[in-house]
Amino acid sequence: MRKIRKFSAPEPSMRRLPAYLHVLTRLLRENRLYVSCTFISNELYLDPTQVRKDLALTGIVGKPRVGYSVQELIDKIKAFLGWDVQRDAILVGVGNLGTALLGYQRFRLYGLNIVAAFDKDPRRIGKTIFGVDVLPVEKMPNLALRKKIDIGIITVGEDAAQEVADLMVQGFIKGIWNFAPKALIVPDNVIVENAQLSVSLGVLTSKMKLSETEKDTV
Amino acid sequence: MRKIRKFSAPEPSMRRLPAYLHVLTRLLRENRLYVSCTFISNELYLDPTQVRKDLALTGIVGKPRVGYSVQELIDKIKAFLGWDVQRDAILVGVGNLGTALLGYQRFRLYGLNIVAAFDKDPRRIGKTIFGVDVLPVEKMPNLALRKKIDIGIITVGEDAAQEVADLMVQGFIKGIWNFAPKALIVPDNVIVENAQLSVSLGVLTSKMKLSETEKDTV
DNA sequence: TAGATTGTTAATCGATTAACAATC
DNA sequence: TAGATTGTTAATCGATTAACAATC
Repeated sequence: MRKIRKFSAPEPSMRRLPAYLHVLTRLLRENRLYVSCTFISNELYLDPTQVRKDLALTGIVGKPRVGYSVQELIDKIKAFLGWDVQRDAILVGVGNLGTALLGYQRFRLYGLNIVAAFDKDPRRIGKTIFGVDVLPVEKMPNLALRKKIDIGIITVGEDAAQEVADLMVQGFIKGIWNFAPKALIVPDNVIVENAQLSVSLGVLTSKMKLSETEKDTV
Repeated sequence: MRKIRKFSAPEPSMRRLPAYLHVLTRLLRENRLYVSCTFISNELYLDPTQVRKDLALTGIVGKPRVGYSVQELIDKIKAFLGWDVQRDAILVGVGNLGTALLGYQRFRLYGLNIVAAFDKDPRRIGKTIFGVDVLPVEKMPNLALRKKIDIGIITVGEDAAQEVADLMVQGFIKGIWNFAPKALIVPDNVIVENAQLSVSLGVLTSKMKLSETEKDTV
């Protein structure tokens, strides 16, 4: 009987994989050939079994008593995360955040290649930011289609976000990375990942609040 | 018997609360007085019971057949997230991302007030960015202490991140918002929230990869 | 060989979802 | 009152953690 391939993975696992990659990249620089999951779990304060299960998702096979090949593990994690291929992306909304993302060199490591930026503000259109041209947003769907763009990054305000998402869907974009504080409505075949700064800040400040309340009542 | 106060809350719930706030703010603009959790769950494609449980965390009490007061719910969610008080913050690392965060107006809505920025690069020190002065990083612990800074934002590279975190701990900062791709080591009483862009991008690209693999084999 | 480490199955824990009584 | 909605308890689901056999 053929083994059924899994088409999903636990999202918590997905979110831990980039951290493993940081540790492994350091070990590679230090010329280490093998690593155990105990080592990784100590570095990141995680349960070793959890690390082992996460790594297993990538299809890596380790050697008992030795561990996993550092280089192979890096390759497998990158492949699992989809960072082994280059993906062309466009960005809409060249405000502060959008500009910062255009200049974020690290994206190259993840295969993300922003080929064009868009805005509706005439003062921004025509500029070139970190080597990326800013075009009028109406031109986006056509360019996305023509250049077979995979990923659309939304860094506009909440009012324009749905509109922009609709244009991205028109341009047959497959994945949307949404920084706008808005729940987007898109067809089933389009993948949306929300990256609102407020979510992360809210976790920090609510934990701070809870710990303060605790202290007050002890 | 006195009711035991809970000092923690499910993190998934914390992460959903900001989205409720977006919906509620819109309803407030439209002058709606009451909202049911069915309404919210439809807007955000969530289970209504889940919404009800999340809202209950904030201590809100609803009226059967009517729902929750929009204004009261906004206030309660903000209080739960710790967004009802202003918190002073400092930011270390005035690169692209750091600069973008300094200019992000929306933080005011969350009570975050960045009062100073720091860098080790002499070319950046002395500048004023979006009204915030950039100072040499050595001055940070002292200023943090003197001004009773609550939150430290780390937007330096991975190599400097731990060093910066140590300085923040010296300055008695209570919460660290870490954008650097590095697992920080801090004392128990300091809260760290990681906000690496790579985590969110990894979720997007691995889901895209999985859906592509699926299509290939169907 | 002995023992460290992987791989996997079982147990536990916590979050989500379902069911339903209470309420206005 | 009837019925929509809240609040809460119970059932389910999925992720984490524990236990242990397999392996080099």
